[in-house]
Amino acid sequence: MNRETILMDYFAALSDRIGPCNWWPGDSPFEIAIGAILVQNTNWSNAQKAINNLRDHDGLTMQGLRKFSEEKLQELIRPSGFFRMKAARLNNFLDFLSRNSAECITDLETVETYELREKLLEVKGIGPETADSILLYALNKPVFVVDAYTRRIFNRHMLVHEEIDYHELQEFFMDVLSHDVNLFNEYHALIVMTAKNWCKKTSPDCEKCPLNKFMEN
DNA sequence: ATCCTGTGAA
DNA sequence: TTCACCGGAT
Repeated sequence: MNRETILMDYFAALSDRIGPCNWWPGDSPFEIAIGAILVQNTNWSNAQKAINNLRDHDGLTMQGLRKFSEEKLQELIRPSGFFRMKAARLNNFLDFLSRNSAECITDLETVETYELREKLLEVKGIGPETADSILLYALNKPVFVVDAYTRRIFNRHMLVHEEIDYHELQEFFMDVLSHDVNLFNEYHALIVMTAKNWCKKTSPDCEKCPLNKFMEN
């Protein structure tokens, strides 16, 4: 069986059981981008608290976010952890938008995808996963987002090796799947759900996992 | 390889 | 009290 068939069978199994995820949980492209930075190495509920604090202070627009002092910004995003680093990263991202004369983040949609990806990666605090999350979920670019969850699930199914790097893992999907924004959006969301609910780091619940039927022995 | 940090579950 | 959390920089 070829890789495309395998990956689409996995997608179907997840989709049948879990259904539409309607990601990313955010009301605007800008909020989604901010969320992508705040959620780095943190659970979503903590990131959500930081986003709620920003919203309560009209901080979910470019203009609103800019007006906070560094200290105020740190205070508001504190629940997301790494608050000093993340405050600086948010400001780096705002500077990036200004440098590229974007009044609004959606102005970037016209930029060619991989040119934009390279530019995002130049921002201190935006790595491959954050860049790709912004591209896919805020700007509707057909880029497959991979993460530690993706590596864990597909390594446990012995489809990739444990030390596979970000780029290689991304190509594992993008080389064979059609570059469809809706497919990429939903597939990553389903992977995250699966890792949180069943394919947990410790004591995974393989019996109830939607992917159980693909496991050997 | 190590640091950055808060929060909730186990 | 430990562990895990939709990483990234040094």
